[in-house]
Amino acid sequence: MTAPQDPETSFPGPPRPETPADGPTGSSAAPAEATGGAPEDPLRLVFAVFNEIGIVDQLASTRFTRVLPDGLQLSMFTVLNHFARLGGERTPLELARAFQVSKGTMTHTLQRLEARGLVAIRPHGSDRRSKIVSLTEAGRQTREAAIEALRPEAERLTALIDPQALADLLPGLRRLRETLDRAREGEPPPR
Amino acid sequence: MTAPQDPETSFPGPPRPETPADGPTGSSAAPAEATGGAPEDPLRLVFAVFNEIGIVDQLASTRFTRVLPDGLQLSMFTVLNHFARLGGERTPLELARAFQVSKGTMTHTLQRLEARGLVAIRPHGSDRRSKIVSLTEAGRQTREAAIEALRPEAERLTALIDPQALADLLPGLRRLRETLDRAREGEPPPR
DNA sequence: TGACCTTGGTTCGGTGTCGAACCATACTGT
DNA sequence: ACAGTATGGTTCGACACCGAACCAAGGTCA
Repeated sequence: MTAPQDPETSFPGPPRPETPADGPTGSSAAPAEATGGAPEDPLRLVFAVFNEIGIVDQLASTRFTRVLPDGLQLSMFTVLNHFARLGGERTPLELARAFQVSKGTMTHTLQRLEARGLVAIRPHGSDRRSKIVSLTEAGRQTREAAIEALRPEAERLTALIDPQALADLLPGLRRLRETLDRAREGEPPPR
Repeated sequence: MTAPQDPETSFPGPPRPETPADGPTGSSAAPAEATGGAPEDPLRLVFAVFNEIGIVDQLASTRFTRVLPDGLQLSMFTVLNHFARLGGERTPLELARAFQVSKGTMTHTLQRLEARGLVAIRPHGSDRRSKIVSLTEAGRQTREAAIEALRPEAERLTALIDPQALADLLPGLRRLRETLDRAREGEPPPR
């Protein structure tokens, strides 16, 4: 009873023409070839996809955040995990780029992590504008604990979702992310 | 040069085991049945998927928000669009559920929309605890304008992405959203 | 009828994020 | 050498969102 969630949810769609069913919405003859399931209006498609993505992200995020130990936030956990998995050290800017967030956002996240002693930040030797961030032992442990806290939740999901379906989604999502990222180039150099 | 974005990005994953590559996850010693691409560690899969989804959502949202007319926010636009597409009237709670946001969040969004005269809110006749929200003419026009503002952006994307790929993603995302939503039942009655 | 629970909305405090403005330290070219 | 520009970080003001506390009006049931 919790999800009325009408089928034709929220996001855009073409101005007026209530989609009859799907028949080539009168509107100008299908622009491209009848690619089998080629949706009449690409606009609508784009919005539908991003709409679903937005909701999924929200549901999943709050879900995971809720079970994270302490007040550990997803953003913090993500950074810890990055270090634990890939090792080494990074500058704040590198991290910001890796997670696709603004410099300001990363500054904030790092400040919180440092305040908790989960990462160490020291000045960069050669370039004095920069800094170097590294994982502390406490950070490593916290990350370990977080993983364990997350595991049951993730397992509950895989029990409901069918891993194969997720696996099938992954490549497409990755390409989408890459495209979106690439499309962002050329305009905002800093970020 | 804007996206180092290491392949094995951010999100969890099992404690140590550096993922070899990924593809259909060669790792055959799958714990369960060899479901073809059954990923060794479901944990990792889950996180990888949600990680991608999170980034895509973020990139797409800021992208769309940036071109929205006035200071119209995605959250507001989404509500306007919902009304324009489906017609009728709704109570705040119905809207909150349709968009999967908390009651408080919807209250906030509606207050902003009302302040701009884009929706009208009147008391519900029979149930005096409730209210009824409807789209105003100004709201309809604003939504129309927003769609036009969004169109070029969306078209730029469909030029880069291949609509078919998006279309292929949609069903899976929908199911994921539905599952996540359903999984949320039983616990938090209000939201 | 009256106590108790449920349900629709609002308010409040805390978090993440963005974008723009701002510093300080590199780097470049003339 | 020195202005001019680029680059790494921080700060600030807006938003959206969540979750918990709170209110008011609706039900329930004995």
